[in-house]
Amino acid sequence: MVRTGRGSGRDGRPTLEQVAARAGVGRGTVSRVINGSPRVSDRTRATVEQAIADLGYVPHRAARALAANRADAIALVIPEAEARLFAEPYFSGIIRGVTAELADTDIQLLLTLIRTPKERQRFGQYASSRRVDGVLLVSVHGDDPLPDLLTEIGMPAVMNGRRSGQESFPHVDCDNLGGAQLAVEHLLGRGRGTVATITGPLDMYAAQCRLAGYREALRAAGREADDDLVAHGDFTEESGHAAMRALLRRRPGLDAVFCASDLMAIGARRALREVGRTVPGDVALVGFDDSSMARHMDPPLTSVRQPMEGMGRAMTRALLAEIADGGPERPHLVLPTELVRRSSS
Amino acid sequence: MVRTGRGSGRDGRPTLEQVAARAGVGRGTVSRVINGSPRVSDRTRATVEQAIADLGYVPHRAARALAANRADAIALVIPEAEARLFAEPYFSGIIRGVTAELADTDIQLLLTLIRTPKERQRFGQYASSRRVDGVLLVSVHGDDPLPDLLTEIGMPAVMNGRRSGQESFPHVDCDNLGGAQLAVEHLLGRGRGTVATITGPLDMYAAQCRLAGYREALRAAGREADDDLVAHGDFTEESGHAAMRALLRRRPGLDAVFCASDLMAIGARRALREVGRTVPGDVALVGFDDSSMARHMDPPLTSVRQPMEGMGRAMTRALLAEIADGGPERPHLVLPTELVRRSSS
DNA sequence: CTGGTCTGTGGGAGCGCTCCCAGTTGTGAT
DNA sequence: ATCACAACTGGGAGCGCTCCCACAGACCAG
Repeated sequence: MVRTGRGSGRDGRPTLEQVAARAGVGRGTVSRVINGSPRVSDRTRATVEQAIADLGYVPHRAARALAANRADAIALVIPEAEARLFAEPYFSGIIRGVTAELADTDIQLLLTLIRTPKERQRFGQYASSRRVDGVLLVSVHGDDPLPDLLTEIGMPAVMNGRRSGQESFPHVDCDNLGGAQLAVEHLLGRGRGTVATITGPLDMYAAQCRLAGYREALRAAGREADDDLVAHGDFTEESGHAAMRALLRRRPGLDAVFCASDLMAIGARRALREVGRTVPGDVALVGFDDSSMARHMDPPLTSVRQPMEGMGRAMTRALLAEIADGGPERPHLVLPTELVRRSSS
Repeated sequence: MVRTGRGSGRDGRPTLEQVAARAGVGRGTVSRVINGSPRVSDRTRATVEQAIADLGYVPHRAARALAANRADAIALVIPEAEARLFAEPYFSGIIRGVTAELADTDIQLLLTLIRTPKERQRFGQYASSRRVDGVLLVSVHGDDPLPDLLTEIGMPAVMNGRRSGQESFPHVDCDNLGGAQLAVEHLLGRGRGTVATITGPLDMYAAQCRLAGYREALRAAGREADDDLVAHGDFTEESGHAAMRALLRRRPGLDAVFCASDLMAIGARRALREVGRTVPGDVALVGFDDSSMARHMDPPLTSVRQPMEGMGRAMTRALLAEIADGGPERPHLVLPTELVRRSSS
């Protein structure tokens, strides 16, 4: 049977064909108008746009995707291990940034949590079957096979953060080193003489950077490096508590601590309270992340804020550009961090 | 030109047709196998499944959606005003529940933030153009037109929470009343004689329920209602602080407070500290939500926990059922809450 | 006036799948 | 052996769109 040319879709919604009929033009022309092709005269364009408005026409996503071989969707992939981070301004900010940037693009955001190897594999299939046009990766670990997989199948992707100093995968990160520097300079500027630090897990690049920033700030101020002032944690509250106790044992005279995460600052605060030290009287405290907890600590915690929403936006912009241009250039962005001063320092 | 019958798709991925050829059957049969139709002999099914495995065939989502007139996707709609809630276990839990339930269904999750009336309208179009099969609504306000719109266009949907006691829209809620009761009974059980409460904004049904639970628990214990023990807040920290001060003014002798949100408990805690009352020594404190802050307060806050993940799962299950059956029954689920005891009480 | 651009435009073909209608075969009753 | 009926199966038609080829006119140089 030959194309019937009937005027509207299965659910009663108007189709391209119907718009074309109403405007008195061909399907191709309507398609061109919708896709913003320049090869349409202004007169025709106006007519078609009127018809679209009259009919309340909305393009059918699946039909479009099938014909054009694109999905008009991108995926935000989150390893479940980090889903706890949801309870942080982190994801909130990223997601807001991403959705804001997507708001007038007609591109859908797919949320994908990966919690098992099986799901990871499933996502690989997804990606290979082109059900998305691009992928946003969040909190990627050093041994995650996903980036390589995506590169291999030529799927546009951008990750948040870096796995190392010479990350070749397209990424958007924040200036961890600069933020740590800011924090320590601030402490020094408040007249603190002995500034210690509690680091994150040093197999993570972000933690390395924060430590490097601490060292750099001290060096710039002409202080000597003192390894006794460096205690190691793993970003958890408990590790912050333990590290603080170790620090107090080694250097009872310290009067300031820069913690590489707010959670560790909470642990450190508890350790200080246990030995009767006041904050900021005896010891000034600065955290990192500016999480919701920071604002509600007693006293409220000075902390280094990452531009979450900005990162979300930047990642999305970079990804869309890569999708559009086939992007030969792999974006490497590092956004500035900012010190939020509260009364703990 | 007649169908070419060529064996693989544009990006080199195998198509249904290719699977059919390899299995030596027709397209229809492969389709039936994929969609789990019973009208296929076991022998044929096995052959086809082998071919699918051999070829690594993955159905093309858009083609399927176009042909079958469904989207294989549901939307999770979040009013931007509540995006701050992202920074709470709330969304984290809901999303985890939803994705967990979706994990082996091949249905995609679309995240939709609505921040402006324009975006709301845009989402209306989305919904009407059947680009999703169903909608999950989160934190719906009494005056939100979305539920009615969805009902009108016959789009399956489930909301989280209720707008009133006789909510007719399909919903999954948690037992706010029961949770409040639990909290107050717990306080009474610890020998507290004068239990006050700080309510949420009473135009919200959840806040009404929590107040009703407070009253019910007191009544059940044979206590007289005393309106001086009820102070009103709006779920924010500042309002909790103000309410606590008012309470102390009116009933200096109170020895316990049930706060309808953790944030208000934080404010209340601050007010207590300011007048030198200890927690839980002088005044026992219980919050609601079991947010991340609760655990990190000093002392850690006893709080009523909502089954976030459970609600996410329940909503999803209900929605999928509605999509599948055309669901004449509109689910009305209320999940139990739970008291998490910490040292503030 | 002719031949060559250069815009604009129409519409055939086809994307990969599902739906459904005809077969085709196998089975049991007559 | 014959017929009715069920259980399976093949493949045409079509979902609504984009791509692209062909072609109509407008315009200009020679």
